[in-house]
Amino acid sequence: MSPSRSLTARERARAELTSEIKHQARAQLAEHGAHDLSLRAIARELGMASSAIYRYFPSRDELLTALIVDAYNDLGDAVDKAGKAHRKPRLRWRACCTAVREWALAHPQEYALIYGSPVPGYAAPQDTVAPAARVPLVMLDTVRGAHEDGRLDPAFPGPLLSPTLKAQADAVAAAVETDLPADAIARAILAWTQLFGMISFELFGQLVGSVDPSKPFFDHAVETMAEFVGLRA
Amino acid sequence: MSPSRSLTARERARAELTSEIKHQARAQLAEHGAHDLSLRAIARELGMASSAIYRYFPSRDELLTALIVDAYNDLGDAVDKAGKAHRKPRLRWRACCTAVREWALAHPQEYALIYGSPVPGYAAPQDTVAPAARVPLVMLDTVRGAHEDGRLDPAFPGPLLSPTLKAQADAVAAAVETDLPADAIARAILAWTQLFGMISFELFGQLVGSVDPSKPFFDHAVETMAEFVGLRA
DNA sequence: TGTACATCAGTGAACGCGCGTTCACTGATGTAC
DNA sequence: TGTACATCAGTGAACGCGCGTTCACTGATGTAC
Repeated sequence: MSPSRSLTARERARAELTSEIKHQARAQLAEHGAHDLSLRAIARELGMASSAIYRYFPSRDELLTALIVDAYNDLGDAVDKAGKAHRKPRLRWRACCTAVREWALAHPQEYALIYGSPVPGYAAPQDTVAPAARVPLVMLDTVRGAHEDGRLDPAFPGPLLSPTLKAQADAVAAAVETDLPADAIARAILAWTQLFGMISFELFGQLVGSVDPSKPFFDHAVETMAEFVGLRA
Repeated sequence: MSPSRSLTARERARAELTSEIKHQARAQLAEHGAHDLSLRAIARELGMASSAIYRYFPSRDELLTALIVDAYNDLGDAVDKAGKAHRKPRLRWRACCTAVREWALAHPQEYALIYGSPVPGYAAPQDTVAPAARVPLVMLDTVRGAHEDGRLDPAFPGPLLSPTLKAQADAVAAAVETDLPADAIARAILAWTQLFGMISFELFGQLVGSVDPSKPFFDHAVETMAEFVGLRA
């Protein structure tokens, strides 16, 4: 199994069909939601026996896990790309937040799969942890950039951190190897929950009848959170 | 059907069994989640024929709707009660936010039912709109109280509202018959999405590994949003 | 290069299960005279 | 107060459906000599 060896026909076929299965699964997801994801339906759509799926995924849960990991990574890629397009922290922040929302609107069921209510009876395995961390990491990294330029300047002092929260924020800082102060970490986490709260509310229909369409509110909130976090224009 | 007429035995039995069905349904919800809610399982648990449920709810969807309305109202009651216990805006705000979180932690599946990903194939009917609005109304009312006392004092100016957002905020103000300025409305909506974003993240497992346990962060965010909205201590 | 064997992909039938909903029915409760 | 009729609650069988997973199998692809 030397890494440079070219793939056999069998390996190529396998990779291709694996991704076709996932592709069909995503299509089903888009139409019926995660709970109704059916191996038989996927097989039917692919014109193969339902038992054949088991050559590729040992169970429905494993397929779900793969879809979850893919979704996190797809979103992560989109946000990475958006972030890399800008150097100035405020612009980067804006681009990242917008990228999250746009990805969510373009992939509502995949968004629901990863940020909606957990599928009951399904426990997300360890494999999802790292991909799930990608978006908050990019956001934190944006804040770190501003901090390193000495331009991090929160709009108002805000309450002191409790000892527990400070310890948690310090632990996060240590984990991502930055010297961001705990207060900045806490602000970033708050903005992170704000961002996804807003998007979930939009997607799940809670904003109908108040801020609907939601883009103006979204944009406003993104700017507000940027100021709050300290990314001045 | 004069309102003062006392109920017949039949009517009493009907009301009782209706609520027993919902009670059992909630128990099922707590164990398996909304999608796995099964009329047959409920009937089984109640020791009756599955077809008997149809004397009480014309379909599974109608039962789901009833549960959704009940959940919104149960949460609404909890938040109302918490809010009424305090006169000072900051304390009221804190009590309401905390009440939402505590209700959510105590009823995770009911929370997921109303704030999680929508059940696919199920369209929430009009009946859910008013109950769903109760929590944001209490939050807005708290802000209004502070404003009427002349004590509304946001921690920082924040970006100007775009014309569309201003119009939406004004429409909300008109709908709830208050003279709160559009800026205050927008801040309250932002805090509202923040509150539920945070709680959803906690419940759905996104905070594991960063701010976990989440209460210190939650409390901190509540105070921060209070300052942001303008409810100074 | 050719052959023998091992590995893997895909099949189709089967197991065992649960679901929502309908329907004709029995028997109990309520209502009008 | 008693009786005849209408209303309603609850039953149990049936319809028609889909699901995840297993298993023994055939036939194709890959590997070692």
